[in-house]
Amino acid sequence: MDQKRLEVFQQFAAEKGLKSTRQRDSIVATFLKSDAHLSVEDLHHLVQEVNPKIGYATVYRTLKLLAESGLAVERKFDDGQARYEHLDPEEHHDHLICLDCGEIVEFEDKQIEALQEEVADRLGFHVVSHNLDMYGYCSKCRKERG
Amino acid sequence: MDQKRLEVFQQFAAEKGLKSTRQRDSIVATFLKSDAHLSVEDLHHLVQEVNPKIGYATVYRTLKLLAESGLAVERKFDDGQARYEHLDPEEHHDHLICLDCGEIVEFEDKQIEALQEEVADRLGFHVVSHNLDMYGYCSKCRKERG
DNA sequence: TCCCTAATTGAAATTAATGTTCAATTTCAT
DNA sequence: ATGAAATTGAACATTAATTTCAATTAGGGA
Repeated sequence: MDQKRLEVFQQFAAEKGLKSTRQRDSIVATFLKSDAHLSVEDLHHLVQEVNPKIGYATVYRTLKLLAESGLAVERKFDDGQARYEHLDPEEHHDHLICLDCGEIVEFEDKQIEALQEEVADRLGFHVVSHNLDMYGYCSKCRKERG
Repeated sequence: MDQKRLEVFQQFAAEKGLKSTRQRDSIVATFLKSDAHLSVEDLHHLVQEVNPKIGYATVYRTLKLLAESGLAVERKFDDGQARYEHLDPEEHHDHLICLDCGEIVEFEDKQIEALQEEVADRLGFHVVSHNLDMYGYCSKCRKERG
């Protein structure tokens, strides 16, 4: 399934007339292999294990392309740092963020989504996208602290 | 009701040993009189009409205090600029943001809130706060563009 | 294969939002 | 009124993100 996503990117790159470079290829590959919710810094770090010469700018640029190609979305949580997550246009998920350990858990709830639409309709809005972020403490952290 | 909120701030200031200054007082007064969702820039602008010498730093500092006192909350929407809104600890509201004109509409839906708690519980989280932001187009902008 | 042009890169400079420093000023308890 | 402590604002520092630009690289065509 990585393969399929890689092809999507290659297709996108071809249409845009982008050239294939070692740097960009390894950034894309690393992103596609990764878990979601990487900050630019996170990804830069991972990528440097493969090629220590790759700079921040290239990571930024490639993440922009990934977002443009539809494979990633940029999200802003409360810490002010942008994070990129894998995008599957079919499904939308929301986030639970632990204020202690920073863990980010995804969830999806059709019932909540439906209610959101309803509320927006009532207020005359046509909704294109949304973010629902919940901040709190995960069970592990609550056990450890009491 | 501004009066009550002002007293809350004065109480908070007294407890912290803060002194009362012309600058801070007028920033607080301006914020309390204002509509919600002011950026630092917005508030600075408003305050300058009263006292053109007040600098950004003081506005930043005062907004931090307002947040600390519980009268304001800092929110980050997708444009990356922090906005401060009035906080009534009794009620929580979410946001509809028009991607065209930038209007921000508040709403509250107990049913959505209840479902959120439920989902979080199921995943072992104890939720402290949340943001639900919906982006789309308001009825006015849809009419104008079609 | 070797060019040639256009795309790409990375280091460094730039921007935008936010924070901090510090000398000068102001507040307020005494 | 006086002096310690808080406050201010201009300038400087920081952080995340973006842009610039000279040097490099990719890849289609001769």
